[in-house]
Amino acid sequence: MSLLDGLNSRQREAAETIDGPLLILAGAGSGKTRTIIHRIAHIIETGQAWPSQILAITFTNKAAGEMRDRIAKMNIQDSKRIWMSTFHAMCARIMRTHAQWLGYDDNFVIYDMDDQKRLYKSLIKELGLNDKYFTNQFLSGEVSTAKNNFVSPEAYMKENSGDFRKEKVGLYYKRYQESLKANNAMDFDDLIYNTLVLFKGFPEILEQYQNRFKYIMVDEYQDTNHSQYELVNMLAAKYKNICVCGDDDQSIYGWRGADINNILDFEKDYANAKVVKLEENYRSTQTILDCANGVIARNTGRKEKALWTNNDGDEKIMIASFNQGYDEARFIVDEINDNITKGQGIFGDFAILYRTNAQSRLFEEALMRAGLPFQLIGGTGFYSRVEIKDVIAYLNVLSNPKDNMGFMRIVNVPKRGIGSATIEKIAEYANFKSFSLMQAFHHVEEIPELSPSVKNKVRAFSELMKKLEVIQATASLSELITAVIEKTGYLEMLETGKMDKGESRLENLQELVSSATDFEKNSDDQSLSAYLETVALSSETDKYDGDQGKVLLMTLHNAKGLEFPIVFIPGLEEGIFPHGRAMDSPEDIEEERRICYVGITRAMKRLYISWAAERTLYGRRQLQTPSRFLKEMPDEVCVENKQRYERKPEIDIETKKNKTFSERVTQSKVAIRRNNANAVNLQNNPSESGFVLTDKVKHKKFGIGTVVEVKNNMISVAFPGVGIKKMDPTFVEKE
DNA sequence: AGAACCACTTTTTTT
DNA sequence: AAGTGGTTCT
Repeated sequence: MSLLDGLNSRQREAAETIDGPLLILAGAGSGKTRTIIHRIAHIIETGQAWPSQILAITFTNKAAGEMRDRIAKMNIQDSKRIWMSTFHAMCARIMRTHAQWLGYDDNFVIYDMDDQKRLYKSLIKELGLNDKYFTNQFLSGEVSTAKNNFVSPEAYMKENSGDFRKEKVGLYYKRYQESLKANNAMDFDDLIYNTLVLFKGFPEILEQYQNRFKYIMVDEYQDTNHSQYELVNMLAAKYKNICVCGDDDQSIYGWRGADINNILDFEKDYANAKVVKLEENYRSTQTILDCANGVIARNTGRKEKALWTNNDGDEKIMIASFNQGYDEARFIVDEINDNITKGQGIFGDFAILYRTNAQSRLFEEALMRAGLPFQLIGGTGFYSRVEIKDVIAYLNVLSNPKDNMGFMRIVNVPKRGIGSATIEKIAEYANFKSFSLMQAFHHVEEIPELSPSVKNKVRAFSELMKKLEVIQATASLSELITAVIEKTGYLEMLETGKMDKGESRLENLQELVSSATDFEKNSDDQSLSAYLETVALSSETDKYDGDQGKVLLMTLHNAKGLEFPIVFIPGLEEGIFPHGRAMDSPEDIEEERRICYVGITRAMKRLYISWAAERTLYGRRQLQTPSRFLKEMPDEVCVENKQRYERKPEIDIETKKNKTFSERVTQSKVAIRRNNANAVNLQNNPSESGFVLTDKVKHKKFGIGTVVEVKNNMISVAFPGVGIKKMDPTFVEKE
């Protein structure tokens, strides 16, 4: 039995093409990952290269992990030694060994957007810039774009001399990079950028890696930015065994610097490139593909391709409209509930994919109210919670005492009476001595103008950190984290209710400890900096464990690469999807359309697309118009009369007054339930009624329902297909 | 130094 | 609607 069995002829052709440049244009669901895995296995099994000579770059850590697992299952010897990771993780690994060449210590920390913002604040003050004019968003965006395009601060200033505003940006950029280096820190973009600086400045190091990586593969090539593009090409320059793989129709990270031309121009970059197109789809029904094809066909300048499938199934795409945003949410939740009740599918079969994180809230509430299990991916992620970030900041400072941003974060958390006045004085001294803030704290005795009581407080913190350093030297990671939580007084602060939401924060910290224990078990490198790096680079999608017992909620961006039997895409409204910020430029609209395409092609069996005529947005009620993308979906694959969506906002307001508006919106099933949108009391206290939240109860007329509110000796019960009813507890019995 | 209060902006998508 | 940041009062 050959490794290439089970591949179709196109896939096999791609897997067998080992030497030379290769472009795999892989449509959604065309078995791309499978092809790559077999290709890697093929390279190793035919003895073309050792696993350690293969570099495979993926878009997320999760994708890398999955690929690694699947290759391991094929019994490929030493498959662990394949370099398989994201760009950022790969570059972090390279920088860990070579950071000194660029003037960093190898225990550098990685700054996230939070740290970036802190740095921004201190720099804006230092440079005396107007923070209304030079916002963090603007400056950080400019800096990021520059790095993504491999433009140094000096080059930036040169390019933009004469432009007053950009000259200031250049100044900021320069100071920003200097500060990062002083803090021994890199931001996300630096990982890539600095690796490029390293390779360009030290060809002998580049050569080591060129020699090492005989075969290079890059997945999701359409999402690479210029710096990543250069990096890949530099690495591949020796052997030119470069295989890139992707789909221009799924390029949805333009805002992050991704350049779709990287994939469109691959054949120009490598004149002898072989191109293989994978167009047979193994995921969706033809109906779903027709819908996707119909939408994406509106884009210009794409590589011509059309997905097709042999899969069964011809369920039409359901296009539903609603009066209100919460009607939409309730409809979706009811629909899921109905299916489950009928035994059609399990919770994990359903995914709700939306354009912006803010949209998740309605669905969370509706799901909670109905008592359905769900998992939310993204939004305010685990690692961006305050308590987690605080503890991580302690670890960062322990690992890298130069980290002033981390230091500022923790020096007075929990409160220990060290305020801004004190810190300012010490910072002055630190500046004078070229110390980091942590170092200056350790030298508190030398600083004259501090009162004895202040000195005591500073000394206490200095000693605390020294004590933790001692623990760090001998303890395991999880022990260290526990020590940080206990010895810093953080635990006490949470337990004594000095911080809101103490219990849940405590739980999160416990979860952090147990995740660190997992890390100890699974990672080869147990060092603190390795752990911090993993934490910094881990994304929310990595957390999706494929738990089949939960409905999934995530953004369309996060859903890329995933598939679900039944998909809901809500909020197809102008301003939301396409997003308001994208509506001015044709290019941005094309990217929105690609996001839409990605969303549609996640669905395997059934797809619901919906919009609401009115919803609360930015705290205000707003009338919504249906998304232009709805009109682009071919009529013959959708149910619902699409004429209904043709409406103009100003006419709307009129028609609404004249009460004809309701005629347009047909979801009466949902409309009936509008009155039942009571606020839900989420506290789970047993009361005299004897019922608690989520209790299942049985009612003579309404059947079985879930208790969603217990208040004033009354209970509110959600009955599937009926709605929420408030009643005396004597009318129901426990189920 | 810290708490409490008030006014103000904010929301695209993420490694 | 909610979180942030700044100001004022203790």
